[in-house]
Amino acid sequence: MPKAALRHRKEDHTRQRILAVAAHCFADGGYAATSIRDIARDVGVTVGAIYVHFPSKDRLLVAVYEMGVRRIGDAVDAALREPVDSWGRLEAAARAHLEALSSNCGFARVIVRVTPSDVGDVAADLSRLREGYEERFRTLIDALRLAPGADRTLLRLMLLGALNHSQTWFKRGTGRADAAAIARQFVGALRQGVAA
Amino acid sequence: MPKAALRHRKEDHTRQRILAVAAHCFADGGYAATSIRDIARDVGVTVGAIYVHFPSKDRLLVAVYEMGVRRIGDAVDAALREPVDSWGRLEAAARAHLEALSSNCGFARVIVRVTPSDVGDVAADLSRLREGYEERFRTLIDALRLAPGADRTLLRLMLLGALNHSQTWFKRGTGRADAAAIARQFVGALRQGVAA
DNA sequence: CTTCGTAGTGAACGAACGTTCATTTATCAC
DNA sequence: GTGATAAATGAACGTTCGTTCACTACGAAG
Repeated sequence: MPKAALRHRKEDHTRQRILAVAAHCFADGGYAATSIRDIARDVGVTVGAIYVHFPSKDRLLVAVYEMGVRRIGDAVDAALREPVDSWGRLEAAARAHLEALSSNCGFARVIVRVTPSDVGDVAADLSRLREGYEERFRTLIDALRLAPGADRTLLRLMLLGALNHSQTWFKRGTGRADAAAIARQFVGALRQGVAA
Repeated sequence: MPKAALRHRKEDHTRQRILAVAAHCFADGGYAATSIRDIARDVGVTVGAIYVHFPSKDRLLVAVYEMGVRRIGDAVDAALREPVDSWGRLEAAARAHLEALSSNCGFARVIVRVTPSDVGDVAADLSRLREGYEERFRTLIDALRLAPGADRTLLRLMLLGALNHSQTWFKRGTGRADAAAIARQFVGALRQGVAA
């Protein structure tokens, strides 16, 4: 192991802990309602330690956002490695998206909960990160064969809205259907409809 | 006109202005990021004037929420007076819901933007109000004839999620489809699917 | 052993927060 | 007019906010 890495192991550990706790707090309470002191208390350090690793609350949010889009993006990409047809791929992406949102870790939830407009200064960074992730769904939907008159953009916005809204009502493992079943219902409804 | 009403005309006017401005601020910036001073400044009064009409920020939010669910509920009820078939009624409700969300007034937007969990103390009041409104969609979906295996609860959550998410991307009168077209696409997709 | 760089501390800064209150202003009843 | 009632003011309260900084602790380099 390189000596420089050994030296900075503790630093990295604390930095990762701050990111994880911040993600959890921002996802649960929102950006404005979460204070730097809340995060420091949960991590088990003082407020000054936060500012050793991040220059401001804004930038901490951006760092959390970056990790969030990377994690949920990786999860979706992994789910897309199973080679299935285009509708199956969309369903697999929806399932991975739902599973990431319902995980205990807050990284993915932050992306849904915190709106870019919540921050003001770094809103553009957040929008760019979010769009970079959602681009995957644009590609997936472009690959579908649709009936004439169907709007692909509206279809993507509809599916993402439905998936993200699940954060409001979805409780992991509490009776109701799991992520795979929900993804199957949602994509199935969009594909063939639910009318008798 | 009764004398008591005449006496209190100005009071009511200020109270209504506070409610409207608070709705706008809460909908645009969220609950935590909006301060009493922000609202007072936009109304054109001092902070003390807010507390003449509302005992706390929590209760002001509840009052805004109540007016919000009443307005969007009335809009949906009005749209349902046109007697059409059950799918047409669902589409009419979706259209009215979208139109209310895209209006300049913030009353309807608050219901989507502010989560009951944002407040802590009066969260139960907010949940009750929101559910009272969304009950309409439960009834509408119960009236549909669905294919076997379709989950009505998931269908409602899917549609409401897609509709509410429109607040993120819908810009009134800026090129993209209007509320009626979006409602037609959304409900049409759920009914018959979009696959070729 | 000494030196150096940095993670982390703890106290403090000014500003903004929700809320209160004595006081002033305006309106209606008599 | 006079008194009563309530809207509205403006200043203040204690607290919490994001941020800063002089300082300590400690592992790596020479």
